[in-house]
Amino acid sequence: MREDDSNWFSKWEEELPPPEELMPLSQTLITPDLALAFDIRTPPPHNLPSTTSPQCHPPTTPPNPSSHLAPPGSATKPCSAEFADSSELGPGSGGDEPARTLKRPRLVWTPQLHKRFVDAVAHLGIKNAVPKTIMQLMSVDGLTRENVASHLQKYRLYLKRMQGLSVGGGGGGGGGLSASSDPATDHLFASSPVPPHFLHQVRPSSDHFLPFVPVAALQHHQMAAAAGHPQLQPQYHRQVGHFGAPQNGQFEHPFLSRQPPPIHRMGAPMHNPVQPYVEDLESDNANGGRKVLTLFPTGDD
DNA sequence: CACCTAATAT
DNA sequence: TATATTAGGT
Repeated sequence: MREDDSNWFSKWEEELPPPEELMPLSQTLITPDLALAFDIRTPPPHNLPSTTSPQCHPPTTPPNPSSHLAPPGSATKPCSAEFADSSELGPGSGGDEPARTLKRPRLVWTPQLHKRFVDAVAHLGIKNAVPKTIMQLMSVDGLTRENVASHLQKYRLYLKRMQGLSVGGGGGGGGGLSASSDPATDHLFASSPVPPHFLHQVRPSSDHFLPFVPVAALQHHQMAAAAGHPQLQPQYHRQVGHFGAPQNGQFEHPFLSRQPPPIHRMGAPMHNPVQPYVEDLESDNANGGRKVLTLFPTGDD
């Protein structure tokens, strides 16, 4: 038994940027309607689809924006939706159009963002790792269920592929381990450590070799303050920022902010402070003028 | 309705 | 290319 191999979650991003770090975001590039339009996502009313399994309490994500991390008298300005002026406006139109049918920019899955994704899936377990739950656990502002679903689909294919050539069977084998390379997917997915349980394959026939038990199996309910501040409901705001050109120097997070408080409730005795990520909007990418949405993590790993 | 897989569109 | 979107089934 090696206790060293299961430290894939050695430590989550644990860098609580002090309130001072929160920069006054300025969505000067984002029009008010646009910003509001982006917020259309299902507010997690702290309810989890526990299907029919009484498995304690699933990862409830108590939308508790009023984190104690934000002292009231602090100069911290929680990304308030402040609109400067709408210099830019939507497609053709006329100004304040119900941003209902507006399309969001493509989401860019950065390694960090993907890591969060993997961590969420790992901690949820394969069973509960469904788009909605993953999305809620990730607590990434701006992430939609479809974003996760789409990515999850690819990720599953990637896992399947890995198992395909990893599980050799016995004896001998060996051989080719550079066959399935989809440079496209590999590059991203390989950047993140894949939890061991993901690469397990069920062997109905012989082989009663019990794999490792996922740590996510143990869960004890730890309800956070449910009756906190009723006034604070969902997290209806997206922090968007725009940074010009990340020259060849280094990436400096122009805007860092966090939203929901960390949700602890993992099976492991260790604390896994889930850190919410922030998103960043990048315009004018090196693409043909494509606008993409980039989610920035609150730390580096 | 949410999910999954495959195929397709951008 | 990497995501988004759609279709069709569970």
